[in-house]
Amino acid sequence: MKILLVEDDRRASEYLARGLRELGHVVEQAFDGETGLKAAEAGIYDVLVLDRMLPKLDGLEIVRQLRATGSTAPILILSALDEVDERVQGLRAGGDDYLSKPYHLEELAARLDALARRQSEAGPGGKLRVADLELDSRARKVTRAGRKIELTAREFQLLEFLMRHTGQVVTRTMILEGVWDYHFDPKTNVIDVHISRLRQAIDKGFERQLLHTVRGAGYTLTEDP
Amino acid sequence: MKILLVEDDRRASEYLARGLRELGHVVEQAFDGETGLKAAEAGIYDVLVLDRMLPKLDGLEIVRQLRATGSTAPILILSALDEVDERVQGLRAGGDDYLSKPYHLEELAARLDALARRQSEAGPGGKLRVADLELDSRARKVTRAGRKIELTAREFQLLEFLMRHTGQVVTRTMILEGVWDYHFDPKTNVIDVHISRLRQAIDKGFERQLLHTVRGAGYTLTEDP
DNA sequence: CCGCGCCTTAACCCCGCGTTAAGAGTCCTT
DNA sequence: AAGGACTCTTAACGCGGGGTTAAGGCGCGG
Repeated sequence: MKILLVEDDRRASEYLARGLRELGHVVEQAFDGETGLKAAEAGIYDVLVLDRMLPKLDGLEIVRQLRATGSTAPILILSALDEVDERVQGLRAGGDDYLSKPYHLEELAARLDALARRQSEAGPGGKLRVADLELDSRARKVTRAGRKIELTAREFQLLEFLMRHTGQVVTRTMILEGVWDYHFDPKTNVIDVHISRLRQAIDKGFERQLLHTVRGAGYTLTEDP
Repeated sequence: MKILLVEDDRRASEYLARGLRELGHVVEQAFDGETGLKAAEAGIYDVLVLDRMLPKLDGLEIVRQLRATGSTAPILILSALDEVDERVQGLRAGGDDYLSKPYHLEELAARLDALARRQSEAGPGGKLRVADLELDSRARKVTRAGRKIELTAREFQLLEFLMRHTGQVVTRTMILEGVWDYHFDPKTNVIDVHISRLRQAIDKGFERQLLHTVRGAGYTLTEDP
């Protein structure tokens, strides 16, 4: 899952980012409201995490401006304040959830999952499925036709990304941004190599191939040939 | 999961019941405190959802009476009030969780899951089990295949945390928060060392290893290889 | 038939993890 | 109050695996 984290406290931001990355997410950070808003407007994130109080542009103000432009991205607001008014304000401004410090990473992660799930088609517990291929993000397990499949961290991220875009064509650029968080062309064949490995892991030995190449465009994960 | 919902507001009750049923739960409804208490006393529910303010018998009063009879059923209290005092009162009365309106069905469902899980995993007497490994949190005892295992305080905490998340991947950050109560990165390998010790204590000499490393993420405690 | 794009294999290198040992802190005992 | 034992933490080092890059071959399309 791709997450934008807008938090001015460097320490807190790094800490959160690390924790979320360990959970397999791709995290981008912004340290003030302005850059945060700009980044958010790109609309490439599955969910936004905003600190309530930010320099330059307040968290709530970001929410309002985003909502004004028609964005429907799920937003979770973090705050040091646990007052009723605060919570109400956060939700009124257009936030989808509100979490007050101190919180546990586990709770934050669970809520983010819930928010993202509301929009996408992931099942409870963060399970994704395409044909007989299943991915459980909490347990970090993948099975096909019931048989367990071992994947490395990268392979897992890549597969998750593809499964989140089932049926769509996923371009190399999208993969670079969504999985590697690269915003430039590495001029190597990293993606090809990992796609190859992933194919061997999930498609080898199965009648029906799920991972297809779309020449000149990218790849697609789908059960129809 | 079988749920008892005690809520006098007909509209709200129907709405919640429907939502929970869609999520695959079995929901029974009561519309006042008395019938609610009677139903709860049957002890056939996995979890109870009580409105704070009810005609005839208040939500908190139901909790007290249930607890007085020795019931340990997980209870979640709903309330329109989000004051600290309210929350404290609810928990003091014996509620396990407290959720204030307005809330999202998703959040409610997630918390119910969490409550039920806590109950089943920490079964009566606070015993946890994974394969032939048993942990008794009340007695602070651990055994594997019947043989007693001596653990230090930290090791015990760590194992308990892992066992409460059986089957899931537990990240380093989660461990730091859940076991050390650190909300920052200590930049040392404390966790590695304790995991190592714990391994020697619970896995050494046994055919089937329970504590596995998940590269780049953390650890997982599970009986399947 | 040629060229470009994609796939695969293999090698390298870095980083993450495990282990061991030593030092620091704490609690208990005498 | 002081010594001792035990636990927790830090630090150093070695190992292994995974991620990346590069090179060569294959196939599709023009």
